[in-house]
Amino acid sequence: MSSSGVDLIDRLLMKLRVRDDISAEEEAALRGVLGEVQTFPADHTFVRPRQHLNVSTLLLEGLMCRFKDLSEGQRQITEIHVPGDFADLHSFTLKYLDHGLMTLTPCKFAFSEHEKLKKLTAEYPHLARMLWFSTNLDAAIHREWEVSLGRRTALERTAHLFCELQVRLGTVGLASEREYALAITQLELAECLGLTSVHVNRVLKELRERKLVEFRSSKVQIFDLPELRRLAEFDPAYLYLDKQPR
Amino acid sequence: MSSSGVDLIDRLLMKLRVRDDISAEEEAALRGVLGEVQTFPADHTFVRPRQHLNVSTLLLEGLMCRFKDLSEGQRQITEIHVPGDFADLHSFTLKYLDHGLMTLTPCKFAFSEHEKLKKLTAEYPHLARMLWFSTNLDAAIHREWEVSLGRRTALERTAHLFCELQVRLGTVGLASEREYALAITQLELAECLGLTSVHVNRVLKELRERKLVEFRSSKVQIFDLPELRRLAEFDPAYLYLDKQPR
DNA sequence: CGCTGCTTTGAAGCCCTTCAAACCAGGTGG
DNA sequence: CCACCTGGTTTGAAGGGCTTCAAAGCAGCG
Repeated sequence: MSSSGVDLIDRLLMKLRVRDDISAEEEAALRGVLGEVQTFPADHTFVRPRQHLNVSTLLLEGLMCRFKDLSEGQRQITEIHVPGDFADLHSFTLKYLDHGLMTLTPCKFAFSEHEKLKKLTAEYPHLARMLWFSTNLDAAIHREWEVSLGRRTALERTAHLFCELQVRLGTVGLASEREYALAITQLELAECLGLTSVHVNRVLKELRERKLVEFRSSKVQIFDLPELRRLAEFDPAYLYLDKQPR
Repeated sequence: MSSSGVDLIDRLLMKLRVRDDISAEEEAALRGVLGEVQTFPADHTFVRPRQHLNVSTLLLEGLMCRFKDLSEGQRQITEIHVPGDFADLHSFTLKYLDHGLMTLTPCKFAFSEHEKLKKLTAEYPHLARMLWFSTNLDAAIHREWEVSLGRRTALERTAHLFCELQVRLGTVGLASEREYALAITQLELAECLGLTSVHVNRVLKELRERKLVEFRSSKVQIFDLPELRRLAEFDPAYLYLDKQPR
């Protein structure tokens, strides 16, 4: 147990147990594949595209993101990771990544060797399916972002992201219906949303003036969640929040 | 063997064997989970959002897509599936889908019961990882589409899609460096690209006039693949075309 | 041979970008 | 302890890429 009373894999377990039961034996087995806790500062790129990996990274504290860069210096963030996410579990089968992985805020994580994951998943097929599920959940998030980027206006898209993070952080106990911490810049937000930081700034102003949500001093304050969700056409179905035998 | 000389799972095996070796025993086991071949007409939605599934669909012939609709009738296609793709393998762990699945052209597929997949993956961990890999490949394609939708211009984005399909169809023997069949409408193309069909039409005109690629009468003809790839900043790394022990 | 769905083109407008500069807050050093 | 520096935020003005609206052209098929 850390001083905060939150154990190494507690948030991962919270995330998984929303979706299915995890036995005590499975929990112990999962714990067995995790290494020492490590700390990294903000804005630290620690996986570069094409870099071969033999470990996967469980995010314990802080925010990370996956991103891809284009030649003209443009960047698209393809997913934000919250505590409890296995940020690069997909590298277990991909062997290297087509994108980069960086910290957005100071982070703590625990690494898990692919060799141990190989044994774990062969021995515990149900855990294998749960981990598989969690990479499929990442893909579902990618799809929803495709919809946002392709079809939603800047205002709707921004609202949608705030809704998504409220749910995902809420699942691991890091958000209420009213607020959550989000220590990223407007530029980083723009890189998630396929916009310029200038326009994100204007959008944030409108969301604030409409009394829906305020993003200020590293915090998201939600004034009217139902209306925010309506604006964004936010339907949490893509986050698979129900318990199913998987 | 069908009359065309292509067996049920040949294209799936082609796809997988680009990325890793599949033993004869594994091949037989894989064959064992597939049901009868079925045929569907074009424009047939056969999985609706939230519909619970107990089978997954291996696409044998034709093109399918995953899509999400918004309330105002807007649609975003989030991935195009080509023969050899397990179009909704992710439903094996998700249990239902957050999106729809439809045929773009007349299709043949073989269903595979989740119960059988469960046994197969528990018994053959390497096959499990290969199937897991293939859902992670779908996620990689989603990410690349996020980059296109978020950061590439309409022209680059369209060029990029043509490049992607050339590689993916080429992998299963359905495209050369010069051309491939693509029997979809400009509206469907627009729904992939986050554009209007009107603008897609103008973009196609420019690509044609630049002597890069022509999309006409259900066929893509590539005049200058290197230049097309340069325009799109197409890097096939995200398609994981190299053989690795997975 | 005419219907239907798809493609093509034109004109006007808007959402978001680009460029530029001012503002602001937090941290550092004199 | 304030002046300065730096990175992030905010605002304005002009421009462009894509959309919207509208209509004509075209091809395949009953």
